[in-house]
Amino acid sequence: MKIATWNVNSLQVRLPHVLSWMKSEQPDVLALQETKIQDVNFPIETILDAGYQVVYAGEKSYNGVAIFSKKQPKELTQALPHFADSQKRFLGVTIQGVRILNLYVPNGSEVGSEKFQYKLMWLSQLKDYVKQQAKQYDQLILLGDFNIAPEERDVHDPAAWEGSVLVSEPEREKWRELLAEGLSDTFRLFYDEGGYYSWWDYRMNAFRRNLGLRIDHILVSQALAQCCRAVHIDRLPRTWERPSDHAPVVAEFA
DNA sequence: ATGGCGGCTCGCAGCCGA
Repeated sequence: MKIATWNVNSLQVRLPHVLSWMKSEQPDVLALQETKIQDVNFPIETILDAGYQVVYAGEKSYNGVAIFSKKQPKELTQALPHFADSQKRFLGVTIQGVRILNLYVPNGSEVGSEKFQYKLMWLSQLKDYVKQQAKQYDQLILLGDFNIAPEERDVHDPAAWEGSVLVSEPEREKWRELLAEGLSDTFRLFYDEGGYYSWWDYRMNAFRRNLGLRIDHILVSQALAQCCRAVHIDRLPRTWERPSDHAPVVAEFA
């Protein structure tokens, strides 16, 4: 099974990239974030024509998540339970017995801000849900835009970023709490060194200079970690014309 | 590295993201 996550920063704009990428990479599951498209406008037919099933939860202008899959998704969950949240940032499905949680974690704006508190609260609610899901599903995947660079090696310039949103200690603590539920960061099963990023600022030629952050992740339960065969960040779509600022992250399982 | 980009909107400027 090949499963991928990609923050597309507007599905409307990035649809040609997504279709082209799916055609060449043939993922079994593709989780998208920041679709920025209302459900009534979702390009269902185009995705079905590409050979994929589709589920989505969108809103106007901001946020929005979707999952494309070759097999039928079941047990659709369109929001974190017990958490009144008007923002569309969560989508859960079960595909062939694998529980898949697609996440667009809040950005947090600035450390200490109201949005930052919302981010921490959101991550707490996620942890509670993951604790429950891990009991129910042996094969569990969390993937998406976590908006957290977990360690210094995930940041191009740790000194410049120190203490700021995406790298701050409260956020990293939430990350570690999630992993403590029995999850592995699949990327780190295969790579120890720094210099690998999934997001680069549009400004300052950041991509060309590889000034980025690794903030898009695929976490899996132990049963899946054992059969994870490869992970990679696909930088190619970031070189295309009018790209998303994020690259797809891909994990393959035996 | 405090914005210089690029998405969005009852748009022509301001908000938001990372």
